[in-house]
Amino acid sequence: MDKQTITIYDVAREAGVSMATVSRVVNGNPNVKPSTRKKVSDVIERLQYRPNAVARGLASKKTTTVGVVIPSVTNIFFAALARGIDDIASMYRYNIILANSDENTERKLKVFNSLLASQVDGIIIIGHNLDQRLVDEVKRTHTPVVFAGGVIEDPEINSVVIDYEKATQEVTDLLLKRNRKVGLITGPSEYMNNEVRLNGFKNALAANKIEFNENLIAQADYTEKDGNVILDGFLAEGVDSVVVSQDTIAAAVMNAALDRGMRVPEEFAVFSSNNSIIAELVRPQLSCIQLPLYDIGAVAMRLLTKLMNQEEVDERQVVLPHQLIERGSTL
Amino acid sequence: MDKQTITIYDVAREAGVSMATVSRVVNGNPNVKPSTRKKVSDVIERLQYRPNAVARGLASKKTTTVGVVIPSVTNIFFAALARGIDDIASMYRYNIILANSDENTERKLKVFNSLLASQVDGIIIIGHNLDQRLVDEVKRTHTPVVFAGGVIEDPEINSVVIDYEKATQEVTDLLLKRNRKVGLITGPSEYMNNEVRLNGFKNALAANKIEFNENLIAQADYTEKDGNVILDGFLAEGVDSVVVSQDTIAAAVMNAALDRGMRVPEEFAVFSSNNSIIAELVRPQLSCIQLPLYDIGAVAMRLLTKLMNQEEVDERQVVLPHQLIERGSTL
DNA sequence: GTGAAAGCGCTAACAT
DNA sequence: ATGTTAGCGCTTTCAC
Repeated sequence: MDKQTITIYDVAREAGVSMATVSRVVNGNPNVKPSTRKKVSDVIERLQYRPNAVARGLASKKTTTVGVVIPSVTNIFFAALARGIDDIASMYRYNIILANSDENTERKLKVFNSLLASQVDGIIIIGHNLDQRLVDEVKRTHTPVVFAGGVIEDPEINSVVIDYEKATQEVTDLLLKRNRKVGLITGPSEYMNNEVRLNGFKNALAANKIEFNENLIAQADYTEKDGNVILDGFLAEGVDSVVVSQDTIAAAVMNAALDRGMRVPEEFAVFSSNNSIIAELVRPQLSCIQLPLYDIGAVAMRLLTKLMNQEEVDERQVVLPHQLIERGSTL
Repeated sequence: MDKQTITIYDVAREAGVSMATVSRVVNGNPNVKPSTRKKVSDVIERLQYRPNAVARGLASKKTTTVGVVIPSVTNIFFAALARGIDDIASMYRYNIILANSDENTERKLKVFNSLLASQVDGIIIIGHNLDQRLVDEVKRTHTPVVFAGGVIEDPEINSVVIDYEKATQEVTDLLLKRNRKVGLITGPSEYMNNEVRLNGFKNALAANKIEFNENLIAQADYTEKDGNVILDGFLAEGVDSVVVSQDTIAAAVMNAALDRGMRVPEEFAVFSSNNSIIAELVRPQLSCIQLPLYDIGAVAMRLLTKLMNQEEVDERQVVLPHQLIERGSTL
């Protein structure tokens, strides 16, 4: 009637050995006579014994599980990171608990603490930035944590990030050098690292001796209709090219321009950021900042494994390089 | 020196009560005098006590965690499903372990078993179909399992799915009724429910008394270059409209047609399947089968909660309705 | 090479 | 309303 679970004790009894021996076999401990090992393995197979990971975790104080805090699984940007994490994790035989945080500080704290309660061996926090309250929690725990994806200044936080500021600056500068009047479109406030991009934008303007003005920037949601409104604002300001922080938004704005008969890139150029599949599917294709998303996840996970094993780590704050890919929307 | 973990025993001692009382407070058991509750809560706060979920799981044989097997987090289709699952799960206070399975049977089995070893209270398997070997495993375990997303005939498997066959048939029929010569493009073999769609396609042809022929179908990967090759094959066969199983592929083929100067939809029409953001960002926009992805996930999770609580369940096999959305690529 | 036994931190009867 | 106690299934000394 009941879900008759088979324990290590059942295996021991059936095989005529002690549970310690079964444990050794299960854990690949070499101190077991081959014949005994064989005998035990056979019983395990026959009884379909599956070690209880929870009991194991309690006894050994290790769960071989790492927690990943992700703002949103449906965001391609974060999902690509998660993929890198996942690959390296399974390479090192760690399980992954992916926890959606909704890019909401309160929920992030909740999720982070729930991960700690689960006794994960390590945690990776994916995001564009790390709120101070989360930083405090991270510093307080003894569980290794790596921040992956965005911007972080705190030298005590292990991180693998991209230099968005520099990337935005480079792109803006490139457009300015072509005598374009450049505007910046940032994303939804909570989902993006808007300030950092804004700094890069301002730096480029300053370097090119162009005065900054609030009308040169706009903020967009994911909805298509924003495209037109933003475009109107920019055209009124004489802007003829934009640097955009997300492919979906870039496509929406470009479409707005195309839909009203403007020529892209001649009359209006667009430089985007994520280089997702969308950038290649729209016409003209979008020029993009190419971010090594998968790599960020992979490197972050590798760093975490070292921290969990108390290995020597030389670089606790890694900045991965980005590239610029030009396509039809600016060429 | 050591990561000095605070246990329920420490709290009990500090508060001058037994661990049972602390446990009651932590679990919201009403049988505690308000003053005691307050006293204990204060100590918990002061000591920053965090209940060990692993120990709890071992003692109670419940982990309030459900495992989700997902073929790929980077696939928008599956990610949307995961979102629905996640929302309902957190509503019912379940934690989620998201495990990437790579749409590879061997790995799926491994992941499924590792989830069982983790003592999850229930499992949701996301996918387009369920391999027989996995079906066998599912039937063997006593842990509730729900299959979400694709096609499943086995009446013993709890599932929440969409009727792709019917959807494909409807779309094909719609195009045929407009005197189109229709082709079908399926996706990468392992990632898609190709056979089912093919059946729907054939049904529509039969219903319209059109003879089926192998040249009317093609299979595509995600790469853009496929678009041209596939298009060539279809044009040679006189096909002037296609039903496609994924937005990315649909966009690639449509672009191939546009790039060679054909008019869409006049000379070549495209009907796609996922209604992702891509469908709205390309020009012309893609007509799509609208799948209630989020809902599938949500309903699957709700069903699982009922199964986990041994509640009465009337419908163990749910088929959610789809809709057709026509846009510029066919209108 | 193998076994015995003491926990890991908690829940859940059962007492009181 | 609160305390006592026996596990949950496993790992891990420590003996032998």
